[in-house]
Formats: sequence, structure tokens, C-alpha cells
Amino acid sequence: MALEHAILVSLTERAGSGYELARRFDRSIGYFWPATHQQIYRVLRRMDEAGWVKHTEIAQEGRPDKKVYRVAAAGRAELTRWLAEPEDPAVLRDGLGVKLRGASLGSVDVVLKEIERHRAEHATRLEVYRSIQKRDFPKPSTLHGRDLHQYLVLRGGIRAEESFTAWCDEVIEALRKDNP
Amino acid sequence: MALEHAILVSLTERAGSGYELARRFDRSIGYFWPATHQQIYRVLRRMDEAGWVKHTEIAQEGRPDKKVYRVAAAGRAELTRWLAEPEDPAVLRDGLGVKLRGASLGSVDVVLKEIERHRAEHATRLEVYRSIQKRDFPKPSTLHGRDLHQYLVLRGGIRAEESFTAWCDEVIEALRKDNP
DNA sequence: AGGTGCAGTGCAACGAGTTGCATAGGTACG
DNA sequence: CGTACCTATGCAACTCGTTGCACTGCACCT
Repeated sequence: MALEHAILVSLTERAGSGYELARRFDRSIGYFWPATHQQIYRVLRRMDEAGWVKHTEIAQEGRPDKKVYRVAAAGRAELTRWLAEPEDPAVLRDGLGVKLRGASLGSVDVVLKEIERHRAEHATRLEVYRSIQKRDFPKPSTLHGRDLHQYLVLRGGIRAEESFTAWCDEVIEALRKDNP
Repeated sequence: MALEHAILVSLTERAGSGYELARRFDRSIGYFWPATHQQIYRVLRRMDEAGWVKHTEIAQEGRPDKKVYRVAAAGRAELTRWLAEPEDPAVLRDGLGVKLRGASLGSVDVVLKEIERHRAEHATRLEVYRSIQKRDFPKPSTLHGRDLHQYLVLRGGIRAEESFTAWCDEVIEALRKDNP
């Protein structure tokens, strides 16, 4: 599995503390692999014990000390091993589909409102992603290597949110027509 | 949370055994909420103890006995309660994004092959969904109520797979151009 | 003076999902 | 005849993810 690997990818790009990693996940890698600070701390300790990463304690003024992690040789080896290993395709998992499926057992109107709410949230995420795209990748055709990969991951997030909001629109329209 | 509720929705439509439910999940509800037989058996027992469902043991010839579950009053109440309750929007979680992000740390070529493989799998799922759509919902504009909801859920699965395969295509093309 | 929020790490308990295995009889194939 | 797959249920162990909490100290707002 992969929180280990997601962290290794992030740490290879740049060393950082658990806290910093948690914030990075909220942005970039988190589009495809969300994680809370709790998970991250636990996995960091595990990887430290396994020798995949090393940490240095850094004393700070006015702030708590922090542990900055770097990827060790064993971690790099594990990462390349994992990159070459096939992975099971992901599955969708969204309670909203279950709600829609069961809508007629409760109030269709309430479920409709819920779908509108989700649509709004996903549209907000979409706007966030689009503004990142504009800011960080204004000329996609000029990208290469790591920057290109990062851009393509962002594109995945954008496409997923576009598709989801479009589905919500289809559902909302159909339910409105059916439920006058 | 929601495996309970997914099962309640499915059982409300039609009573069934754990085994049957597992197979139903492989098809319809599983597009949005996959579950293994293990999870289903465990949750069924839990719901039985809680009085949300009742079971009848049915002896069969040439086959093992089975327990057919029906939704009880408490289960119906729980289901309508849950339907009215707001739910957190789902997040994407796909290791493929992490691999792409880290591609330059290993072999871009190997990651590209992996993406092609995922594309093929998702395309297969998409074809399955489309054939279900053709077979079960040839005239979507005539649908109402529960049938309409079921159709719209399927549409969600179709849209998700379409969007994913299109993203894979974008990635494959971009990586090929970048990696001659 | 008190509340909120940020930076920073962490424990403990729980809930959800995964994997391997066990049992058992029937059918179908080579 | 053996193997493999289908129906049918379930235990045990494990990993993964979630939630609530604890502690420190500074900055900012009202």
C-alpha cells in the first residue's frame, strides 16, 4: 500500500517535518492521497524505525522544536521498487451514490438538497485547482519531467471535479423534472 | 458511516442473503460503494443484533442453508434518518496519481506502462457500465422515481470512468511526447 | 483578559477494510 | 479421478483511517 510511498515521494522532492508534510498533503499530493497529520506522524515513525527515513531535530525560537525528515538509501530503494510494482486500479467510493439510489425511501427533496450541497463543495475544489493551474502552470506545453508530471496530476484532480460537478448537474436537472 | 446504509438500501429493494448481497454489490451499488463478503457478513450480524434487520434460515437442497435478511422497522427508521443527514463529500484516493507524481524518481517508462494498464481496466469497466445502460435503460427520458435514481447512479459510474480514461489518454500522450 | 488560530508532536481508542483460512457439498471439465 | 469453481457462512489477525484529546507557546483580535 501507499501512504508510505506518498510520503517518500514528497520527502524526496524536499525534506520536511511531519507538520509540513501534512500541509503539503492538504495541497498537492492530497488530491490523490489525502492524509491527516496523525497518519503522517505514525507512518514517519514507522519508516524511521525501518530505516527508510532519517530525522534531525531542529530547535526553533518561539516555536516548538521540529523533526526534519530526509529519505535514506533504504527509502529510495523501496520507492523505486514500489514504482515498478503494479497497483490495483482504484475504485470509486462515495456515499452520495448510495443516497441517490435510496432517495425514494426517504425524501427525494432532501437528497436533492444534499446533492446540490456536494456540487457546491466540489465546484469550490475545482476552482482551487484551476487557480493553481493558472498560477503554477500557465504554459503547459513547455513543461517537462517532474514539472510535467506534477501538472498532469493536477489535471487529474481538475478532471475528476469537473466530471463530478457535471454529474451533479445532470442529477439535479433530472430530479427536478421528475419531482415537480 | 455507510456500509450499513448501503446494505439497508439494497435489502429494502429486495430481501436477500449475505452471499446474494455480496454479488449485488459487485454489480449495482458497488460502483459507488464496493464491499467484500466479509464486510457484508459482519455488518449483517451487527445489524441483526441491533434489530435493524431480521433473518430467516432457509434450507436448500444440494446447497448450503442460507439466511435471508429483511429490513426491520428499526432499520427503515435508521435509513430515513441517515438519508436526511448531511454527508461529507468524498475524496479521490488513487495510488496512480502518486506514482505519476514520483515517476521521475524511478522509470517514467514503467509508470507509463502502468497507466496504460489502468486505462485498459477502467475502459473495460466503462464498457460494462455502458452495456448495462443499453440493456436496462434504453429510454432514459421515460424513467421516473426509483428507476430514474438507479439510472443516474449508473450515469455517475459511466462519467467517472469516462473521465478517468480521458485523463489517462492525456497523460499517456504527454509522457510520450516528453519521453521520446 | 480571553478567545482563536498557527506551529509542532504525539497517545489512545475505535471503526473500517483486507487477507488468509476453514468448512461443506455440488457441479463441470479434462 | 482429481481439480477447480460455485454456493454459503464465518473466524482471526492485521492494517489503515478517524476522532478526540493533551501539551507548549506565540501572535492576533476584540
